[in-house]
Amino acid sequence: MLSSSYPLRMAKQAAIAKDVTTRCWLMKSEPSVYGIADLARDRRTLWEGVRNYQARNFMREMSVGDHVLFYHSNSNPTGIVGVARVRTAAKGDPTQFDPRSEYFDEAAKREDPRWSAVEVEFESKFAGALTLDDLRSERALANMMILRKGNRLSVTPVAASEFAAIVALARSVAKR
DNA sequence: GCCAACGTTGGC
DNA sequence: GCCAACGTTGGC
Repeated sequence: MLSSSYPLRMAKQAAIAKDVTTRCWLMKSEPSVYGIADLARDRRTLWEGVRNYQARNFMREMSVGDHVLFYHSNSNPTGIVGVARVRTAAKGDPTQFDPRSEYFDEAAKREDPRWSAVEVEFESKFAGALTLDDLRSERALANMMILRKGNRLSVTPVAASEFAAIVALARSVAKR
């Protein structure tokens, strides 16, 4: 009977469609400013303060449910330290309108915010950091943007296969 | 703290 | 639109 199978079919199609659009990203933060421990405590946070157009544009491409690799930069050790998930699509970053914020942008307009931010949600913390050396030792990760010379972008896309390889690597490194 | 590798700004 | 000067990022 069409009426009974229809909702099920639609639900399946929606699930498939969602899978196809779920993407993976890597986001950098200095743990002295905001680290994985802070996110584990807060459970969710607004990823504010991004002031680079390329990084901003990547955030604008994000969808709810996208996977995020949390990366600690300028720290000891540096590396991927856990996984988060995108909780909201990009919205105006409120700090651009706050004169007391270090991220204040005089030129930003309320009706057309220049800077965006997504909310991310804590998912898991790795037993240890996956360092750049760890990542470089994996052939499957050879094309990661984070491993390219001179890369400074704080938000970069990650291939689904790379994300899977990193989660697997985190498990094996936890045992070493 | 050093410095390479960026991105942005602004004079022209 | 070029490009020098300057500021920032981030590994080491």
